[in-house]
Amino acid sequence: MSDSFLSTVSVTPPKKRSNGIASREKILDAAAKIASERGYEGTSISLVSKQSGFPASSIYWHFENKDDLISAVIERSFSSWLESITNMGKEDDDRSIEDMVVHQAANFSNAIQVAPDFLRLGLMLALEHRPEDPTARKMFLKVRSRSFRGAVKNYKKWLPELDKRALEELASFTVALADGFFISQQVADDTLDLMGREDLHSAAILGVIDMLRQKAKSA
Amino acid sequence: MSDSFLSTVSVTPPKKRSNGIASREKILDAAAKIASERGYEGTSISLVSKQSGFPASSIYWHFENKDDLISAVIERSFSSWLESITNMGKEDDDRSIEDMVVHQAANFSNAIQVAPDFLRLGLMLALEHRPEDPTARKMFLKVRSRSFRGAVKNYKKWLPELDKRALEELASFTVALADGFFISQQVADDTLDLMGREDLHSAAILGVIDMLRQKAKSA
DNA sequence: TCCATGCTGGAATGATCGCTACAATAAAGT
DNA sequence: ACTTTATTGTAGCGATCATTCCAGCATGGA
Repeated sequence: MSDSFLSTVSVTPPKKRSNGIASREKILDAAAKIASERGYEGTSISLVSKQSGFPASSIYWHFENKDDLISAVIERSFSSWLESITNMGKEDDDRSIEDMVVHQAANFSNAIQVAPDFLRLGLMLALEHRPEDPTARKMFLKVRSRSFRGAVKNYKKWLPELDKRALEELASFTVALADGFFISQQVADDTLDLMGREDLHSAAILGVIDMLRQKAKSA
Repeated sequence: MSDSFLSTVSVTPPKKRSNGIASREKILDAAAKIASERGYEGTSISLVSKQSGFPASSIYWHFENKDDLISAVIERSFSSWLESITNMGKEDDDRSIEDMVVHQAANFSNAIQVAPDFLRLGLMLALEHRPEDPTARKMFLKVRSRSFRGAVKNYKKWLPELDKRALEELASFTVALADGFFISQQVADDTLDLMGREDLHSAAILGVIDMLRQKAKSA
């Protein structure tokens, strides 16, 4: 990086001794695995240390504290989640709403297969409400409500006849359904694994859309 | 058990010194509150002790260990849950399936209002999968799969034209939808609280039923 | 060569964890 | 009255918790 005169402002990223960034990733990998298995309290620094191979002090060099570490896990896993889910609304403007809903369902179940950690850990955090709310939980909720607003916007394009309230109901319903399908995959007890059942997924959403449309017409 | 020849099977309940049973209940109350706020690892004996007013030794007198305590919490909250949900399938044989589904949705949202701890704690446990599976989690899954089989049986009465596989899909879907609605109530972020929206709830289920029926007809 | 920087190693902090041992108390059965 | 049984209280066990301190590296720039 022997920086020529214009690199002082770190246009070139640090990249000093490449070791640091790599270990940060490894620590995040370990923390993601453990946190999504055992939840917030169950993720101890010593477990993360053992799993990642780095001593506790390294973890504290890269992250302020446990809360910060788990927030970083959420943040990173959200990126890969977002990556696999956001090729949803592109250049399919000529499709019917039915096709779009089916496509959306397939897309979601694919995202779950690729990056389950995000939703799993996020839902675990969301279900807790201890008096002092960890920032990791707040971060998940923020990210989640962003997805919600995205869904509202997307539905608006296809269903201009619905009012704001109805669109929000539909988007909330979509999110709830996704959560439910995810849980059915995660627990895997007697109840079948619904993930990948785009027919059920979209039949439900289309049923709700029909209902909202009729309500809108009769108003 | 020496006592009179017919009491050996504990027809007469213990009732010795009433204190014990009462404190057991108080301990369970405290544990239920804390566990549903903070999850399995977050429920420490000293917190339960502080909340209930009993010393740790009393807790360990009533329960074998932490795992046993939390299992007991699940067991007890499941009773009140079951109580409020099982008046579902009685003497409504002459109703249409639409009415039955709406009724079922209303019943569920009522059960949540009355006893949210059961599902909340249960889902938190279900989402974790630490290597050593606590018995509390196993208990929740057992209880849950019982509900699933109940739903299959109930649907069979109304939808004799569906085969076993389709009925199970429908029941799984119903459970998943209920989970999703519950979560939407618990997180209470931007997304609306769907609990109590029997119209959305039943529109979705009816949409799925329609789809399954058509599939059955065309087969 | 020397120094500054980025990062790791190991040991130690006090607090809290789940759990136990055991004496104290109070009522129940005799 | 005496013994038994059910429960509570006190104190403490070793283990693990989150976090910190600081000495050791290796490397890159000077």
